Amino acid sequence: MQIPTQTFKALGDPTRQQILGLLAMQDLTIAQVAGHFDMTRAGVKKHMKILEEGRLINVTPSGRERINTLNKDGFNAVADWVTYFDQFWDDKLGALKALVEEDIK
Amino acid sequence: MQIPTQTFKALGDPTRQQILGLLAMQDLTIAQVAGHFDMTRAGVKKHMKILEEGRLINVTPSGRERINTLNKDGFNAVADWVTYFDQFWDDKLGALKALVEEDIK
DNA sequence: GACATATGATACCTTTTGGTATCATGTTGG
DNA sequence: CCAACATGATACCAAAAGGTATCATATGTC
Repeated sequence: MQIPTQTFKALGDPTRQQILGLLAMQDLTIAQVAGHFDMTRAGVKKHMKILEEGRLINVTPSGRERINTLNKDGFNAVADWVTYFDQFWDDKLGALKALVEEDIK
Repeated sequence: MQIPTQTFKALGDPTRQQILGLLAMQDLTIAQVAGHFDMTRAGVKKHMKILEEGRLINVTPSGRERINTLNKDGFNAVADWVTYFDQFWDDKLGALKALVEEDIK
């Protein structure tokens, strides 16, 4: 199991969470995203790069524009990790339970 | 739905992931954790604080020691967020599907 | 009580991150 | 072709994060 470190990193910032919220409603260019924040396009661009590295967004060129859309890959990676971890946690509790029962004997 | 920002932040670092891996096997003091890394106790302490803020570990005083154990709260928060997001994603695709069908008419 | 041990707290340094300003590149439209 | 627009890239700055060294405090042991 590989942990989606880049995705966790991308999700651990309020500004990037807000950007994802905007993209959840509609696909946007970087300039359009920047229009919703008190921040320059260059600043937004850096956040977009991190979101892309976390596979949370896709960028599709369209003429001179670049359309940013949500990418479910990052979300799926987190979902898979949760599934894996839940399995581990159950095993751990199972092992503990076995240990306690062993102690009772 | 509130996003577990602190938890995502705590999970987005390889060193902290390794610490969680150690604690998954057995509960440890900070000094014991530091023994597994080429890092001072003070350095490890900072990571532990972030893990605690993300509700990924609990600290239990025992005499002059502080035992660090995994806390499932943080993991559960991520799991809840995944569940919420999956629901949203399905709705979004449903809305898109409805839009396409409307277009065909 | 005196001493060793486990930890917390603070100051400090270095690197990374969040952000701006500026310039270079590519695309649309007359 | 040329002007306007959308973006990418770079240099630069301030703030936060990762890490060390050092000191203060609390607990266990003799």
